[in-house]
Amino acid sequence: MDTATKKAGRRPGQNKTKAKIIVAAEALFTKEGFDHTTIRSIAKHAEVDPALVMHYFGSKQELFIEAMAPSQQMPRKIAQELTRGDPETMGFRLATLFVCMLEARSTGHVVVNVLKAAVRIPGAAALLKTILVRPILKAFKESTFDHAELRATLAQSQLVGIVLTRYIIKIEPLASLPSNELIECIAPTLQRYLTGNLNGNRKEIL
Amino acid sequence: MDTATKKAGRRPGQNKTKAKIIVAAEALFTKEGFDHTTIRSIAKHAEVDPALVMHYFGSKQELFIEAMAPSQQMPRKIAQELTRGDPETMGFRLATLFVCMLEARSTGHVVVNVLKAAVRIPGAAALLKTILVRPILKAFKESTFDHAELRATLAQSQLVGIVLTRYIIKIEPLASLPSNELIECIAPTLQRYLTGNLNGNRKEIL
DNA sequence: TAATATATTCAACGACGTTGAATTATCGAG
DNA sequence: CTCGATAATTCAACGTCGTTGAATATATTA
Repeated sequence: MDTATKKAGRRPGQNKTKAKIIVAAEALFTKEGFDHTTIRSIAKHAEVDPALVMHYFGSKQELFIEAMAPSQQMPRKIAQELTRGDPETMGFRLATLFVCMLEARSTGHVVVNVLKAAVRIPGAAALLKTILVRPILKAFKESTFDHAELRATLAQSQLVGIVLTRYIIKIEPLASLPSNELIECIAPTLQRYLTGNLNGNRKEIL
Repeated sequence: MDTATKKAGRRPGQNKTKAKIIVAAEALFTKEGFDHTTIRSIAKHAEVDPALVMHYFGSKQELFIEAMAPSQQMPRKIAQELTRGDPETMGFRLATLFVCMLEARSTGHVVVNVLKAAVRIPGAAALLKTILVRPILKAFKESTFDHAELRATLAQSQLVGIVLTRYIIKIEPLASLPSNELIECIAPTLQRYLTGNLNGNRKEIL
């Protein structure tokens, strides 16, 4: 009685308007951030009623998550670039990829706004994990290092710290430091988190 | 004509009510954060009219900054503890102080909520600098290391990254890692930022 | 007392996210 | 084709928020 008994009623369309809403939402969220983007402005850009946005997405937060979801494709490249290559240069490569991603207008704004939202919206926090933690972790599962998850999250902590201080709060002189010098500064930290020994001076414990 | 010509009119009182508002604001902001704390709830706790809060503080953001301002006294201890002691153990001491500060209920909540607000409110970002960057920088000015500001902000970036991933977004396993192990993990990073050479493998350039 | 400055209150504005009912359009079943 | 069910879309409104401006009360000095 699943496919046999066909109910009457209008079938769900291809939802061209739903796509229009997502496009408008992605553009506005990326440019203005979560707070300064309003459901009403999204509706206006998509030429629909604000209530229609709610009908399709339930809430502003869910719309934000759906609109920023395409950014989940970014980590694929990161994971690929990380996997191939000498494990001893992994930190440098990760630092380079990450900084380049942030310097690029589009991807940079997405990461910044997802991070800004992550401090208040649990769904955005989950999205941030998907974008940043997963690729690092994925590149790890293949190699044989202990405490893979811990290493990945430690690297993550340094990376989000850079996003926060350099690209959001903009603390000098870190905010104006040339990209290549920044990479030089954080690469050894990432390298140690990824493949070094994690416990301070004492060797081989933990 | 400054002290001589006394103008008429009611003199500004000791503002017992203004103090009551600040007390209520500090309590609510610390417990509920910036977003979930409303001007109206602060006014209710202080038993005054919401408009009076605006009259004294101008805006919710300014009130937040004034209410969180006492936290500026925290860095003094940090700076003092950092200054005395072997520079070679500075990273470990900074990590220990910082983690302890965050594990303590009161101070931890303050730092977390100031950081949450800093991504949206410029004044809160400035307050965060005062709490975290200044003491490290101050402890530096006495010693003779190059690029003091850059070193301080690099350490800052790792510290706020820990706040974000461990205490706000709560990414595992970093969120559940015992304090002492966390300290062991980040201490070498801080140590290198503070007193090590900043450019990756190449020696003595930059 | 009269004038002036402060302390406090009241009512309202405009914007926001969200809701529920109403309307219109599209489909399958008889 | 007609009918009824379902989807698409709109409209008007609610409740809350930060904020404002006028109004009232109170204290102080000339």
